[in-house]
Amino acid sequence: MADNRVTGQEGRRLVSTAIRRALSAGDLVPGQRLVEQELSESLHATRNCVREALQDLAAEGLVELVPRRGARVRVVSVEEAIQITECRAALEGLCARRAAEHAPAQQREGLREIGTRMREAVAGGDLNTYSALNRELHARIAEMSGQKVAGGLLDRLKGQMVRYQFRLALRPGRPTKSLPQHLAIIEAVVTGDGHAAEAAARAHLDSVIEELRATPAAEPAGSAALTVGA
Amino acid sequence: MADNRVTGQEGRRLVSTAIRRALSAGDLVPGQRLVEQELSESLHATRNCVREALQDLAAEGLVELVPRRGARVRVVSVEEAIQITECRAALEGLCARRAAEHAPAQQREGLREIGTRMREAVAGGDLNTYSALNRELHARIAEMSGQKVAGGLLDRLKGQMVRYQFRLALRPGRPTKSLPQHLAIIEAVVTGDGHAAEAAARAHLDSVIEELRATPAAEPAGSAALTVGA
DNA sequence: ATCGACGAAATTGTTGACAATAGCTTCGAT
DNA sequence: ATCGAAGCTATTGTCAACAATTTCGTCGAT
Repeated sequence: MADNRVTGQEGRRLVSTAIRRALSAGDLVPGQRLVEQELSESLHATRNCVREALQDLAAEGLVELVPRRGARVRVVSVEEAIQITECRAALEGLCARRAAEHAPAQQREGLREIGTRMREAVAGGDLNTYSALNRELHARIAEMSGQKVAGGLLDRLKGQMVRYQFRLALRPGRPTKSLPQHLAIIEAVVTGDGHAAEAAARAHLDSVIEELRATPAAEPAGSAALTVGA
Repeated sequence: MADNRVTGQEGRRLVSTAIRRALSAGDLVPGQRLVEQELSESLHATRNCVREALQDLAAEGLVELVPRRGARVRVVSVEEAIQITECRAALEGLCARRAAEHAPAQQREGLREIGTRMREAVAGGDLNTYSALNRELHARIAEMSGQKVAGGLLDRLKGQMVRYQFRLALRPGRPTKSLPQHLAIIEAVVTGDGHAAEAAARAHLDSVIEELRATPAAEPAGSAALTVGA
């Protein structure tokens, strides 16, 4: 196959997910320039695709788009990360409460299994698995709550935090602190205690905020290789 | 001036605000098709401008963009409006709490004046003024809270509710119910009682949800004149 | 009369070339 | 050597024509 450039709205989606992936993998660092032509070459896509994909990413708050000056990976300050987490606390509190109140008991029971696996992962020192379970737990609760709007907002907010979430998860002693919080959320949701579930979710994210407060200033905008595998 | 078509990123902004305005004025009804050429003619803009503006509006959730089938004004079901309002309750609760806790006392005092004007407007039966004050109050609290992220999300969510907010405000007896709720929010914020402020904000929006529940199904997608004055 | 296939019109999507701008380099004057 | 101006390059923005697709109407067969 010679010159199979992706194109159209499929290409647009492909490009945006490629950039998204590169972003959460750390291949693209905050502040880095995103040049349309470079991207279109490395991803074998039309410049138009890239352009549209960048617009999408800008709408999601992942990329900053300055007229006539191109696109950069958006820099999220610690202060903003904290505000994002405060919003998450409010919204995940809502989801946890609703999940506890309205989700069918069978689904709620299913959370226990995640809790067990979390305990195992932490006991075994498997941070990657724990991190994945973490994401799964939050997603499942949002799903169970039936709050599609809140779920959408949360996805957005989490997308902007990839860099911080990554750094936090690797903090020594962090799992020991967050595991009981997660278990408390699970317990409250399974029990059907909406009030407790909301409180537990909020407490968990308040603890994340504490951790963020103890975070050094963001790294300066550097340039890095951009091997965005197609 | 002969053929002064707007163009470029300025045109893009103009077109999107024109559509936004038409949307909240009711000149465009949910479900209505938005044909690129028609818009570009009536607004004297390039088709490109219109296209990009529609993308922006789609990203904001105001317009639904189906590939190869064009753009429609997005239909927000009552169920979704309720979910939006639940998110608002969570986020405005956060803002109210923070405003009460952290905003300078002088700014907080300023809310009292809005309360007074609200009372007067309701007493005088001036629904439009009351509605405007309503918006101002919520905006001021979000501003005072310093929660820029939450403020942005709230703007988004409110944008999607224009149609419902319009209808609700005109409900007979509605002001009588909401006025004391607004006054309670103001009182708690001015007093500096974060907990009470959050509770009051939530109570207010819970009451909006009640009102929404008593709302008939959305009007079917019809076609209307699209005099989108330039 | 109803259904389906065909074709024409309307509408969106895509492309490549061109225009405009920002940023950098070079050069000259002090 | 430093500063500023001019020119050049890299990059984004714009456009108009063209291509692809959907939609709607028409016609014919049963």
